[in-house]
Amino acid sequence: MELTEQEIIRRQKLEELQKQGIEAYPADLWEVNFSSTEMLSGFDTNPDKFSNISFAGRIMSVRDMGKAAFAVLQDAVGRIQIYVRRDDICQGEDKSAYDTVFKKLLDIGDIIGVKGFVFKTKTGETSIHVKELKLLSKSLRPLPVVKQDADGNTHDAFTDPEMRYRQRYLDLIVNPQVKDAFVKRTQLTSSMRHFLNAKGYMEVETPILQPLYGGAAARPFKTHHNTLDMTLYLRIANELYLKRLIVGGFDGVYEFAKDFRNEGMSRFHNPEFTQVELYVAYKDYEWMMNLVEEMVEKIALDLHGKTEIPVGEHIINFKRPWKRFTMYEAIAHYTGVDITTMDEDALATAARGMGIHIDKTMGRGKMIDEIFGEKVEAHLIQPTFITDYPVEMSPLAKKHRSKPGLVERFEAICNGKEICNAFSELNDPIDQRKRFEEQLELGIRGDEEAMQLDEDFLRALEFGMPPTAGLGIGIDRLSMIMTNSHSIQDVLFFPQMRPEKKEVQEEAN
RNA sequence: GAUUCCGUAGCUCAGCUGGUAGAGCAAUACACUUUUAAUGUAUGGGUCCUGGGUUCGAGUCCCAGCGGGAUCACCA
Repeated sequence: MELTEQEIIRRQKLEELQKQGIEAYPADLWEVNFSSTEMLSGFDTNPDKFSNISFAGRIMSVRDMGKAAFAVLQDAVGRIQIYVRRDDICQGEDKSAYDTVFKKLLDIGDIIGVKGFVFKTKTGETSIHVKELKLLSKSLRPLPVVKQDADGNTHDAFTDPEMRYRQRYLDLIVNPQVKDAFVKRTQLTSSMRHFLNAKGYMEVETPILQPLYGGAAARPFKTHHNTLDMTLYLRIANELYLKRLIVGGFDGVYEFAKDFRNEGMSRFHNPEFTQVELYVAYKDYEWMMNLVEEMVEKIALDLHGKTEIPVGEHIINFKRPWKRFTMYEAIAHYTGVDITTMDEDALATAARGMGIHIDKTMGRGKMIDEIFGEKVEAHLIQPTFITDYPVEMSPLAKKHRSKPGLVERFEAICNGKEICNAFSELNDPIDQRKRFEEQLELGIRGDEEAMQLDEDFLRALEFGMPPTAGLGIGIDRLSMIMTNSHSIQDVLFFPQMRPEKKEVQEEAN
C-alpha cells in the first residue's frame, strides 16, 4: 500500500508519541459528563453546572494563536469550541505538552478528551476552557475539512457521492446533516414500533433463508446450504410466514424485515431493503386504511412536530383523513375514461388511445395496472389511498365482497410513489390454491417473478385462518419522504455499490 | 440495460484551438495567549481512473474498459 505524504507524516507523529510514552490508543475509559449540546444550551441559564466538565470529541478544526489555541470538537450530537492555553495545560516549567504534543503531534481528526470549565469568549461563543487534555485516538488519515463562513455558506464541502457512499463513516463525520437523516430514520421505526406495541401487536422474527420464496412478485437471491445440501433463497417478503402465525393463533404480528430482490437498482431501489409487515386477525382492509393513516400521521408528528412536510417541490400533508379513490375512480378522474365495465378488448383499445403500449400477453389486470402507472400515479402527491385492484395482480388478496373481478386491496401513494400495500388477506384455501396454480402457469410461460406454490402455507390455511388484514410498508421509501431525500442511498447507511477496484476483489478471491 | 454527464494533490475545483500541471483548504516550518472560513511569511506534495491509438508532443483528441451521478427502462 502506497502512503501519501500526509499519511506518512501522521505515522511519524504516532511514533514520536510512543517515544514520549504517550499511548495513542489508550484502553481505559474516559468519563464524559456533558454532551456538546447540553453545554451549549444549558450554560446561559445555569453556568455553575458546567464548572467542572469532562468531554470527548473529534478535532474538526484548529486555530492556533501561538501560546493559546482554539479548536472545535465534535461529539455524537454536535460541536463545541475549546480554548487551550499553554500555561493551563502545562503547570510547570516543561511546556512540551503544549508546544510539542498539542501543537505538533495532534491533528484534525484525532479524538481527544478534555477537562475544564465552560465559559463565554469575548465574541460570545460558549466554549470549554481546557485544563487537562488527553489523546484518546490518533487519526492516520487526513479528514476533508469543510468550512462554514459567517453567512452560513459551506466551503469545500465533501460532496463526491461515490466517496460519501463508500466511506459513509467519513460522510457522517464531516457532513452533520447526513447524520440527521439517519437519526430521523431511526425515530421513524421507533415511532412505528411504539404505535404497534401500544395496540398490542407482537413483534416477531421469521426466516430470511427460505426454501421457497413467496409473498411478492420478484426475482430472488439464491444460495446453498452445505449440510442440508439444498437451495435456499433470501426472502423477498415475509408475508406467508406471518400469516402462518395468524393461523397459529396470534391476533396481531409484525416484523421489520430486510427483504432481498435481485432486480435493477435505481434511486428508489436497493437490492436489500426494509419493509414492515403487519397482520391483524378479524380485521379487513377498510380497518387497515384507518390504521395506516393514524400511524403515518403520528410518525410525521413525532419526527417534525407537524403534519406538513416539505418533499422536493411540494409540501405534503399527512393529516387525516387522506383522499380515497378506487382504482377505477382514479383512472376516470385522471384520464376521463371510465373503464369499469370494459372487457379486455375495449380496455386494450382505450389504453392504446392513451398512448400506452399494450401487447397480447397482457390480461385485463396488467393493462389496468399500466394505465394507472402511466397516467395516474405520478399525479398523486398528497397521501392518497387507491383501493380495489384487479384480482389478476393480487394472488394473495381476498376477492372483493361486492365487486366481481376485484380484490380488497389498497395502496397508499405519496409523492407519486407507493408507500404501502395492504389487503384483506385471502384465507380461502381452495381459492388460494387456484391463485397459486395461475401463478405457476405464468411461471411456465416465462414470468420470472411468478410466485411459487407453497404447499405448507396452503396446509396452514386449510386448518383455518381467521379473516385478517395485512399490510406492508416500505420503510426506505417512507424514510425518503420523511427526510426529504432524493435517493434511497441517502437513507441507507451502506447502499449497494460495485466493488471499488477489480484488483481488490481478485485478491480477496 | 439505454442515454447523458463526470473521474486532475488528502478535500473542493481550475486547466482555452494539444506544448510535460495550478488555486483555496489541508500538510510542513516560523510568528502570534479570546480566535472563529483566524492571520502573516516560507516550503513540500500529482500513476491527471486504466489500457491502447493519433501526434514531434496528450490531462486535453480518438477507441476500449473500470467506477460514479442523473434521467429512462426494469422493479406492482
